[in-house]
Amino acid sequence: MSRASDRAYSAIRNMILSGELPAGAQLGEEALAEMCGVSRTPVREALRRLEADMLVGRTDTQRTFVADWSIDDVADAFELRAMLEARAARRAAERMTEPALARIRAANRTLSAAIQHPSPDVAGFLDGNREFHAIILEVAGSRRLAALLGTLIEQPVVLRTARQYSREELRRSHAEHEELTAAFARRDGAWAEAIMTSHILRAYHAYADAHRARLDAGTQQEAAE
Amino acid sequence: MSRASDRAYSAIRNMILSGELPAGAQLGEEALAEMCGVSRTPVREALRRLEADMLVGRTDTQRTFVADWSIDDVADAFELRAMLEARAARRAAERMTEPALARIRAANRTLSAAIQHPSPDVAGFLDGNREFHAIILEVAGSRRLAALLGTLIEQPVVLRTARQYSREELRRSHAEHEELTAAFARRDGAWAEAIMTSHILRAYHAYADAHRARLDAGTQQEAAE
DNA sequence: GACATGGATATTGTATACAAATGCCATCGG
DNA sequence: CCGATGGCATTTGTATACAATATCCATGTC
Repeated sequence: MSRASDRAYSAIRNMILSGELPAGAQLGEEALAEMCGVSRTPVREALRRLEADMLVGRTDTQRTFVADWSIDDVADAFELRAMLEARAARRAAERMTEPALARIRAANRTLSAAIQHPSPDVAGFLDGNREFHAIILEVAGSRRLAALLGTLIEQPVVLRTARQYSREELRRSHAEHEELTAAFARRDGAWAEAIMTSHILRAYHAYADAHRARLDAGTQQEAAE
Repeated sequence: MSRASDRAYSAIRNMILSGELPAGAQLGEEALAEMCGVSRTPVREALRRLEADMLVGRTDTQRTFVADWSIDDVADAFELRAMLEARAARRAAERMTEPALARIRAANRTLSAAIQHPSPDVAGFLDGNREFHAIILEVAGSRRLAALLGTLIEQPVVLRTARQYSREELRRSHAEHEELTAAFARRDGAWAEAIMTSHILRAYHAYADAHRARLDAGTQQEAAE
């Protein structure tokens, strides 16, 4: 992270995820270089990585811009993520070790603590969640699967969705993690796969519902103006 | 392709796929730059792309080398490819159009012609095969799925395997393509998914068998020396 | 003889200058 | 007024120089 190109990558990524750089915005290399306090060379490298992540797009004439995620793109990403994470869960269940299981339980305790408070600790929830999924990926033992999933998780949409989870949704998510842990403890790959599929697709529909609600609100607001 | 970085990418990629740069070989940027007739800047970009393709690896201290594919890596890649291409086939079947179907049939005719001759036209077979799978991916209509599969197809192993296909294997492969086409014509997603899974996994086992045979031959040769 | 240490050497990371291309806009002709 | 054309401004692509870092080998010490 101390290299200039890594700093540029993180900085630009954060600006995209936070919405500071809105979808469709042009990304001039010179301007980004100045923002990040580095030269164009590491910025170019960062842009190439972000392009691979599909966070930025590129016109036919090599101009880069913040990728615009249509609702179909989001559905697409969630579908693929469901398939890949489900496979990871199955493999993890088949390969589970006691130490890994202990770490998964610890991550779940973190999660559990984060949602106990009157006002849920969303950052804590996200940390525990990330850790949980990371351990599964590690136990699944497929570098390739990990690489593919890397481009699908922590997309803008995923983060923003989690932030507006209701307490009920957080509780439900935690319950699914507990059930997944049970499947892991029994080394039941089919069970783990099924729960994980459901876990991700439920998250998708939570997002889709919130998105529709936002759209409706926007329409009403327009009508009122 | 006219850009220096694209030329470098293709050149290095070909050297890896052809085995000219053997697995584990160090890839000095300076040396590659000279080989490709460009400066280090585009070479660096090419190496980053090849790293994303997992054709090259990187030590903890940023030195790049030709990735070494263990038999487990290959199995891993084929498994993922089977899952993803099967999903693409299902989506394609559900979204199939008549023009696309016509193009798929044309690709199959190319394939068919390539394996008719006494000595099969392997290059022609590979072209038809590539076209066939490309159309499916296009009709599937998921940019993300296409991006993920891009890193899994045309790996060194895949290419080398096809080149040593027997006539019987080529004929079998073609027959599966015909069956896939039938599934597409009927818009039967489940059927298409099942055939595609089988199609890829059969290719994997053809590779695995050939690999084992090679290993045995090597052992015997060693013993004879 | 094994191992640590130091510096020479090689390699990668970054900045900058310049070349090539693209986009923009004003001007001109219809 | 609309569209084409030419040239200026902006942006990206490449080469190169220099800085930072890692590797390697020789030397010295225990």
